[in-house]
Amino acid sequence: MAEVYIRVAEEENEEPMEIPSEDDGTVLLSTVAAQFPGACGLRFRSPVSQCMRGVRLVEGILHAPENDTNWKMDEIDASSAVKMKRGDMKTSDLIVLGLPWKTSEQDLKDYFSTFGEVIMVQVKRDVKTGNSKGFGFVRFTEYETQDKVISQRHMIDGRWCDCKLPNSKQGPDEPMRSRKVFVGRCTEDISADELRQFFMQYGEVTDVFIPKPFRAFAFVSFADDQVASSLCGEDLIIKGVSVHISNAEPKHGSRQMMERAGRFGNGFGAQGFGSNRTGLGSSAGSNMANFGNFSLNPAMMAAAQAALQSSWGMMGMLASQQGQTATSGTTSTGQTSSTRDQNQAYGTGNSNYGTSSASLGWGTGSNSTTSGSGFSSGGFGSSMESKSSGWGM
DNA sequence: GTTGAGCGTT
Repeated sequence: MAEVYIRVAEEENEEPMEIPSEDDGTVLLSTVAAQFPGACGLRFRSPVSQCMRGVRLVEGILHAPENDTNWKMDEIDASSAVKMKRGDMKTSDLIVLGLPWKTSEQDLKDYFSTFGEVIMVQVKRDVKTGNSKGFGFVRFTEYETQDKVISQRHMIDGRWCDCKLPNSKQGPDEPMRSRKVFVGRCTEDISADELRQFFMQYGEVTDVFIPKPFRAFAFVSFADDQVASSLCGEDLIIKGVSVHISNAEPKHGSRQMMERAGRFGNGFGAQGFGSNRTGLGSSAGSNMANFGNFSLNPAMMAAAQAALQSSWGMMGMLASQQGQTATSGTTSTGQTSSTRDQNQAYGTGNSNYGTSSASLGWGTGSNSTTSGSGFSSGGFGSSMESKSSGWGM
């Protein structure tokens, strides 16, 4: 299928932007989110029912409503779409990492106020000495401001700083899909920026990390986990060097992981799934086992047992139990290469697709022209509060 | 020389 452009707009009456489809006619949510930060889906107004219809979203891939025979692209334009409903996007504190020791709360407030109204700033300090610990927190009134701030790096008092959702605020979200790859056999002359430039050809790069001092490997994060997994196992040539791409393993000692493991603690720990001899079974009286906020029925327990074979599997179950599906919003939790004492110059920075929304048109027409249709878009879907892939990766 | 920082006394 030839490349097609889908018209997407934040709201029905706004000017649509044309978003490219993939070769198979689908559209990657990550592509939409690249232009509409926070979008977690697309919707359009059905010309027949006049109702809004969701666009099928499976694992980050948006599928055109091909079976909708009444769909006439030419007859609809983005203006027929409805203003999309925004999910509840509450702001939360953002951690600001990499602050210069000298930066004060007032400095932080002055800096961040250029983005929007600031309702809280903190610089964390050593209780005894009063010295800054090099990080702090900030909170904005508007979610849009938060979104913007998370999506870029910040030069504060001469240092590049990253703003992220704190670990304590990150919910699990499709835990087993890693968007990060390990790049082995790197040479010292391959810079973070060069890695980013190189890997851009495969998909949107959200983070590049090169440990310092030099250790001959790096990490590259993509917006789309499928891009990451498709590269695993490859030997790629970068600047004449053959590097090896493999799975990025969860960071050891990851806070998120410990926290999550803890949730299983009581249920799966010492006693296994149940108290009886068969292990996973139910205990007398009930065929449901209790896991804190949710329970497992026998079928699920069987699945759980199978899942236990792989350390990733269990996390997946937990995520789905909590209704956190989606390949929707994600935030790179990756770290940018930098150190405290030398320049932190590596050009990466984290990116975020928080929430928010976009409306659209699934117009086609190969290169640009053509009439769009009335797809509206995005932020429907509720699992938006959770971001980032956890795993401390 | 193939697996990465730092996360909040409330």
